[in-house]
Amino acid sequence: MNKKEQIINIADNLLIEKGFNAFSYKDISKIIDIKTSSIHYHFPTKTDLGIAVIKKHLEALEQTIIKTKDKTPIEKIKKLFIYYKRLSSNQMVCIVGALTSGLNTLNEPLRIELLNFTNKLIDWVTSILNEGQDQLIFKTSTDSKLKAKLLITNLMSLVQLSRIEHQNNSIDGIIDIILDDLLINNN
Amino acid sequence: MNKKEQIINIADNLLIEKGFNAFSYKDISKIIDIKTSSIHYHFPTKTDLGIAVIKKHLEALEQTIIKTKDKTPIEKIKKLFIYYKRLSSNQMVCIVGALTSGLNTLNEPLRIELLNFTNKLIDWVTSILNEGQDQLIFKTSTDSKLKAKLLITNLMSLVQLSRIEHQNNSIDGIIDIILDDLLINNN
DNA sequence: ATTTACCTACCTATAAGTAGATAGATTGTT
DNA sequence: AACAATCTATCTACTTATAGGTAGGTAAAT
Repeated sequence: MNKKEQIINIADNLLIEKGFNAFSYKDISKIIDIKTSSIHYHFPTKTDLGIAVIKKHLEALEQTIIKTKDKTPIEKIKKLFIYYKRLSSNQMVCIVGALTSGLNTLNEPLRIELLNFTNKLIDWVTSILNEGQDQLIFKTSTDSKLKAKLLITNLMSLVQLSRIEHQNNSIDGIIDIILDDLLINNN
Repeated sequence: MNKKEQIINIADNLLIEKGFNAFSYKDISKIIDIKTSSIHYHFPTKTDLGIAVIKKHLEALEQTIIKTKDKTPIEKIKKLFIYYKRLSSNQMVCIVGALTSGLNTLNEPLRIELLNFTNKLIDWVTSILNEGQDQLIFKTSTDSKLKAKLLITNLMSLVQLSRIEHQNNSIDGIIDIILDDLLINNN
């Protein structure tokens, strides 16, 4: 892994762990032993770095979408759950949540990239829900896009809450409720 | 309103709008025309200020709990919805969400105060759910505390999402879904 | 006489970013 | 193949701005 990728990965960790306004180039420089000016070479501004981090997430999401193409809706949705569970157990939050709370402090290009990622995620989950409904596995709903948003935001803030509580026992229980709530004939 | 209260209110706004690490004493000083050192007089450290902000929220919550004591569970829960709706239309996030994403950058006393607030909120919502179940208005659930958390996280992330989308048309729709989901005989 | 609520004038640390140098790899030209 | 030009990825050293906080003074209220 080259330095540029390393920088993105460290930035990703710091961002998700501390928030965008609470990590600096110096933090990165200390971790991977590179001067801050060299980070500026790769990412002239912090916004550029933020965009790179989101792009990485976007690519990972696209990979997941492709890889799970032929799986069942339940397997797909579980993939999503696992992702948030892992965040939670690592005391991290979703990138959307991490950036949204300070949204008004980010500049336009970064905000657009975040919106981009969010839309992709929403669209994917919406399609999973539709698929599940067509296969009569998931309960029907009038507006599955809305339901998708609800599902995502649920998971997002769930990891946030469990972070405060400093014990993520509740997360499994809640995720079970959410899944149950999605399925037909759950009992 | 005296300066101290003004400082808390401005800090509250800035915190909810931008996050804890993205506002400074200078920001406050510019808005209410006071020197930063005078803010330090009232709140020696930023942590002290943060704690004061949360305490304000805690008091408001306690007031709401007292005021709505004799109302129906539905009315109480609607009170909660209204609060989040207002946040959402003002492009703000819930204080819990605002502080959680940078949680690891906050020091202990502030974190404890946040936990305090969160617990109070969870307990209140749990008691509303229990009451509603006893009165056969809400669906029963095995673990109402878990369900309370789910409800809160739902609302928390709702405001975050509407912020990203930069349009809160979906808010009402989602709130209706959540409420419907709570009630027995909803149709 | 003391406390309250402010002030001016600092300090130290850090943030983000810039300027200019350099060693080493890559590429183009004859 | 030899040589020059250019590019890549890093460095040192700097600037400007801001953050959070401190020291010490002062006018007015209690």
